[in-house]
Amino acid sequence: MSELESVIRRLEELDHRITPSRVAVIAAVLSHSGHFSVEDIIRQARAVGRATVFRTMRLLTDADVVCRVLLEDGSLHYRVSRRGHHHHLVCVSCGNVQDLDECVVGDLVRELAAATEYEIEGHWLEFYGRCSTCRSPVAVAARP
Amino acid sequence: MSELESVIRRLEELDHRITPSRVAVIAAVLSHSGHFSVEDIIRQARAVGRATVFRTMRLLTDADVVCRVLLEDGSLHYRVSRRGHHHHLVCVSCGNVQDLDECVVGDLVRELAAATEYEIEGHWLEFYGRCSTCRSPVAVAARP
DNA sequence: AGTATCAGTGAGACCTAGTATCATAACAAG
DNA sequence: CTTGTTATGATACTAGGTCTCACTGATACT
Ligand SMILES: [Mn+2]
Ligand SMILES: [Mn+2]
Ligand SMILES: [Zn+2]
Ligand SMILES: [Zn+2]
Repeated sequence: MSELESVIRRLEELDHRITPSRVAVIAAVLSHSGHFSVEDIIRQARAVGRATVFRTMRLLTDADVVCRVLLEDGSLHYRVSRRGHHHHLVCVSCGNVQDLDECVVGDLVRELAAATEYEIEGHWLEFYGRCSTCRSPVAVAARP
Repeated sequence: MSELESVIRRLEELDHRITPSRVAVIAAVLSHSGHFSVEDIIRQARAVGRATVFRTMRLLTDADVVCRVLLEDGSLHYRVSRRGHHHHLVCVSCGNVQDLDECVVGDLVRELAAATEYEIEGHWLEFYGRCSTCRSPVAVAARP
């Protein structure tokens, strides 16, 4: 079963209809190995209406097919999610995104809940830095 | 020395000019005990131009007079910062914001840097939950 | 297969949260 | 008080996204 088929099944399980527009958006999304913006998808799936692309991105986010990546400049990108809840380490120089193996604040959430009497329901966490390639002066000089 | 005067001194130290517009924005900012949006300040400081309010908010952020709070719906708010780098716990029900005592991911940042060979330069972290007041059914029923 | 139902679509208006431009004003150093 | 530079604000513009609503078509049911 292709990745496309498996995303389609996921949506069917959640009682969403499978339409040509949705299939086109999903195919565009799956064509990316790194992160991408909604505008990228709009450009790739020209026949699909702007509103429908946004609606489908929300659907895919809710279905955990993609995860959202907040870039340091505040812009929101997406990437295909091949695991559950996790966080990102974004290289501010080349844009490369590293998925962190697991949620690194799980313990903290429990401690905080105890200390503050809040019931903690969610969190946003992103790390920004420079990858080893981008830190190497040679690589920096050679960058396009 | 009033809080207003002390913010003015801070800007002077950083070689920024003190103008009536800036004073008006600072006064509006300091009138808030919780978090507020830029639109709130624009409404309060009617005589000040829209662009100037945004410019001044950036100035105040850079000067650590305010800190930015990312709400769960993605909207950006501000609040007066009375300490250095820290994070927030936002009640998604009443909007109350709790400042966390210190940066809770300092150790994590060092571990991650070692594990990934990234040089980590920054991070975004916000927690969302429900405060004890909002979790109490009585309080919920009584809320306006 | 035919049909009914309601979820989904897309053109385009609209909106929010800002940024860019640039002629004009005014702060603060000397 | 002059001067050089910084700041201002009207206004136009933009990015990113939502709303509306008549229409379409996917799916379930017969
Ligand atoms: Mn991810
Ligand atoms: Mn704070
Ligand atoms: Zn890099
Ligand atoms: Zn609360």
